[in-house]
Amino acid sequence: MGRIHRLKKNVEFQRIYRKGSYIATKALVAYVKPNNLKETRIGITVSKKYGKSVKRNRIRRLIIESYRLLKDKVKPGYDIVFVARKPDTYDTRLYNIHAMMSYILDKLNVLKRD
RNA sequence: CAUGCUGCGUAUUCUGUCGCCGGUCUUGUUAAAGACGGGAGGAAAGUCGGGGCAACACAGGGCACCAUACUUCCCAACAGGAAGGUUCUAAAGCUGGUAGAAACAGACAGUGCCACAGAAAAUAACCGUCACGAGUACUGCGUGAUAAGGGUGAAAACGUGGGGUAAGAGCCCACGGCAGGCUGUGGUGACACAGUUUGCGGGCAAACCUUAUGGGUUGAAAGGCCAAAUAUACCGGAAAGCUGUUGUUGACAACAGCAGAGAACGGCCCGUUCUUUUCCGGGGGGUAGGCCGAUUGAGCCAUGUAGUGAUACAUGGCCUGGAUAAAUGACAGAAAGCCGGUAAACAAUGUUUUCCGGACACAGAACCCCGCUUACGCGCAGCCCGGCAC
RNA sequence: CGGGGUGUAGCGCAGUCCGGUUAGCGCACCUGGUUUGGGACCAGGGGGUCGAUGGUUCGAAUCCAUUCACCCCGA
Repeated sequence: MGRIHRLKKNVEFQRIYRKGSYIATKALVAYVKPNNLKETRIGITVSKKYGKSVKRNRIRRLIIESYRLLKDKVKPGYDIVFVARKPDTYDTRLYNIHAMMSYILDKLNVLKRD
């Protein structure tokens, strides 16, 4: 249960960019850094080069939705920043984003082991 | 029927599951939870005009700069809108109507420019025509007059006819064209019509410019309020030292000695004041951050009245996004419309029906309005061009 | 949110203010010469919707309006 905690301060983003480890795929880049808190927080960055505001809003909502579906599997105590890469090179539907995010988070070792 | 343009309308709907952001109420110390009810557009876009709002500035006048430019009206205001005038275009000889377009003040205030071609591109004599003169008597020369004719050019010096002349010319006359002034009539006005008079050597002001009118500057990251951590002005209180040796990276500790920090007032002492260091308490400004600004407004809807119309007025009803790494969504399934394909009927490249397929146009409020411009799916109506069938 | 600039040949730039000859320059490319061959050098040549659309004008890369893309600055 509980809400999705969001990163909002620019300094937090800058700290994660500098200190965190990251993995990139065609659609998504994820930066991860432990935060010594009880919950995991996420931030989303979409560049202006991605497209106009309608496209940027849509990819951001899809990222939030994908994370919401994966939320119960993620270990607590991390800050994660997702960066959307350029479109038109991949399928922008939900199941695709979800699969890619699941792959990335597993690679970064922040998913719970069963 | 299709394309394009113009105008008007519209901007998918329903069900299920899971979510996001405000508001009101209840519970809760807080965090938060529950219930109820709401949550993108015609352009929210571009940021091109104009305002509201806010801070600062401001005696008066001039220059400079910027913007605007037919008339009247509407509007809070505008480079916006409505109605009208003039000119041009469709359009062909004229007239009338229709539709569309117009950055439609000024080129006898001044300066400047007009490539190439052409004799000449602006107060035009190259050829030609005419007169006179000289002589070497010629397809020639010189002086002067002359815009009727001359292959050009985007543009060539009012048009036609007649008179006139050495030859000519609005030089004169008739008819016509254009421009300005004056008078009259109609109109709020731009202007139109009629009369009269003066005059006819271009164009470019989206060249400089002139005239008239308007413009204070900066923008919500404006502006106002609250206010961590750290350092600290200032205020109050308390304490105070120096030297040497030993240990120690150092802070510091122990021992011994001197003395009661330093400066000023003063001959000296006491005393007073100031300075320096540390600690405690208070406290101003200000940073991170937060709150207000900020969602009730030139508001929307309906009806009526006035007006050709934009619009105004009256009455009644309604409250309708408020985020800030930024909510208004995701997935699944139906339905309508549309698009593409498919088959049949009918006179058609189409219509109607059957079946199949389709990540359904442009696009996301960021202080708020009014406009403009641009992007764009579908439906209806009108028009231009084109095609097909009867 | 506000302000400013750029767009011309494959690349880098002039020309735009003040409209008019065939839109030039360097590198690159092609052909020929030179050399045993290559480079360098010499001679010649090709290559442009002047970002797009519309307007003003006799005439537009240039002037005006709209629009597209990119870059920079302030906070």
